[in-house]
Amino acid sequence: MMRTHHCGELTAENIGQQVTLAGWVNRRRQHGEHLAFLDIRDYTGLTQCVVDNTVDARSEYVITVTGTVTARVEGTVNRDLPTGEIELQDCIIEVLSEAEPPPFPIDERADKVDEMVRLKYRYLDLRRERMQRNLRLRSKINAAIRSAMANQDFIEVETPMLMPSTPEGAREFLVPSRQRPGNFYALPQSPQLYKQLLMVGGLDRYYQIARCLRDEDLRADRQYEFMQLDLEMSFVEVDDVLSAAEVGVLDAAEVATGVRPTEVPRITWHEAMERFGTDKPDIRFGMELVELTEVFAQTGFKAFSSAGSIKGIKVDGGASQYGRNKLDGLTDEAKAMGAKGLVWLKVIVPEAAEGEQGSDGVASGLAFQSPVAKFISADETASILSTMDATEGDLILIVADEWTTTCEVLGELRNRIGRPPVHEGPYKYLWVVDFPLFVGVDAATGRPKPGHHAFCHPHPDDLDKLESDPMSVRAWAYDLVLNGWELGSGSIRIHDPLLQRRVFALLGIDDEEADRRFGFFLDPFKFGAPPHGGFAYGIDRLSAILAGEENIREIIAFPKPSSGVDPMTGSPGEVDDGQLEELGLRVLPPAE
RNA sequence: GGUCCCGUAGUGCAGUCUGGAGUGCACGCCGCCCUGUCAAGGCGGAGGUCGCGAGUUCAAAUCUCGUCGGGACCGCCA
Repeated sequence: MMRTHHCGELTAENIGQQVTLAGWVNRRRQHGEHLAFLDIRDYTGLTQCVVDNTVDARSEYVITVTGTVTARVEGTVNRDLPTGEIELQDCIIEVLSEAEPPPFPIDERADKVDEMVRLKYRYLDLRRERMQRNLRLRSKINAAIRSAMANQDFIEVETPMLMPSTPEGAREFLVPSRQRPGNFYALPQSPQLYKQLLMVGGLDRYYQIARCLRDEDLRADRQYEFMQLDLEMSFVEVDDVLSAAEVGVLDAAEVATGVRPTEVPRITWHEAMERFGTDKPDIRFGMELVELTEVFAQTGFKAFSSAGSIKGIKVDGGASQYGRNKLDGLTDEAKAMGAKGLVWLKVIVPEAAEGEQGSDGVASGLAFQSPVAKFISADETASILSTMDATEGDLILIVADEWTTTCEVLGELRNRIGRPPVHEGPYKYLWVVDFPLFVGVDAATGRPKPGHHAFCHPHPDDLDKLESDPMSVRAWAYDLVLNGWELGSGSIRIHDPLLQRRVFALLGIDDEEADRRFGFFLDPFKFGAPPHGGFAYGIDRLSAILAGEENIREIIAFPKPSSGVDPMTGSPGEVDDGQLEELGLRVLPPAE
């Protein structure tokens, strides 16, 4: 070994020992011809070395230091440093690698450096405490999850990265075949198909920390390639899958934060939409959607009288924080999201509403200040105030539209107004269950679109409505949500070919087409498929939140910026004509 | 494809609204001084295609248009 200790572990207990440390020169403080302090750094921390100033070791030089652990003289102890009671004296420095000055400081100041510069020199960025902490935390999370799965008798199985193209869902990365020019593999969006076949294969319980690839636009919580904990189980019902998946997530959370979440509440998709206006509610804060449709059952206000669903949210004390400009901005946002409009009401004491239209005569003594206050009756005003539990100074936002729009618009407004950054605690996990089997209608075919995927098992209680009222059919599908981020999703799968055929029929896929597109996947189910279901959750997202980061790039060693172009390697790049020829490919000129 | 924001020395910024010589700050870098610092301190120095290109103007980092790069979000992500 080139070293006897790490740079962050020497304490007063080591005084008198001769030690050798290896690492990078973190900083050098020169005090004269024959005295300099030199901090040596590795992933564990810093140790101060007292050296002769003639030593030529500058920032980021890689060195070993052999010296004697010595108590610092009175008054020079550094309480901010774990190793601050000691220093190395009589040092012998060996320079292993010289270093040019780094383009940015290797410390927390680099947090403010342009991310493209950090990514171009990622190997320097990784030397920083923040990145070391994040990647080591992620490693612990991976280990905790693996252990949790193994302890539940799941077996880890690797599945192919080269698989057939299945154009449904996310856009795929394609890989040209050299041996069969003009033919392509696809990189897996997920191991979905294979893991179900593992169940047919009798593996019973499978898991994998799987790399998934999707050629879709990048975001703070999305990379082209990302890692999922993927699992699948045979002979199970929904609760079995949720319980099994939960163990890994909660173990990971405990390892990362020291606190094990006590429980993960479950709510239905419908309740999530009703109360939070989204299928991934952030339940760290209130401001829930309040049902107001009945309040306006007899209303003369035209904007409300024809609406299928009227709901509101209350911003406590928001009346003074939201001036006309901000309210106009919210209204524009609501319209951009598909609402016909947004009604805002400021709860006031009427006397304060000088020159403004108020609706008064309410027993509470409160009224609304609003452009539409004159359209809201005294009864309605009183009813809104009591239903929403509003007091003076509150701001009420109301959307009246079809149910989905009302919920989604208010859900988005709720998030924009009240939602803390995702990485700020507390951590609130949530299962959302009973998703609808179909979501919306395909504009081209007029057929319903699968909410999860075409192999998702309908809720058995709704099977009789499958053909008569497909849009009301619930699915045995579920999502796990953490602080408003979708961590993962899963479902119980269809294992009965006849039921699969019924679902395909609704999607407009006949037997011939099903065989052509999914034959390799469906044929195995003719040979005895066990009932099975599974789940997958994003390890990048989980790690980011548990690390207190709001961008998954911070917990990935070599991520790509949202352009998809890696500033460090320059990829993607052009390839030789010879490589293209071998693959039977020709590049078209750029489209206009 | 869309909306909004950003681009000035190796790094982080000010200057842009209200046009007047690359004007400045901090860190870093180089040199010198310095024996107890720990983001050491002092003195000196080097370092610039103000992203790029047009336009307006006597004059553009500053105004206009275009373009490139980056970020957040929408679309998209079964």
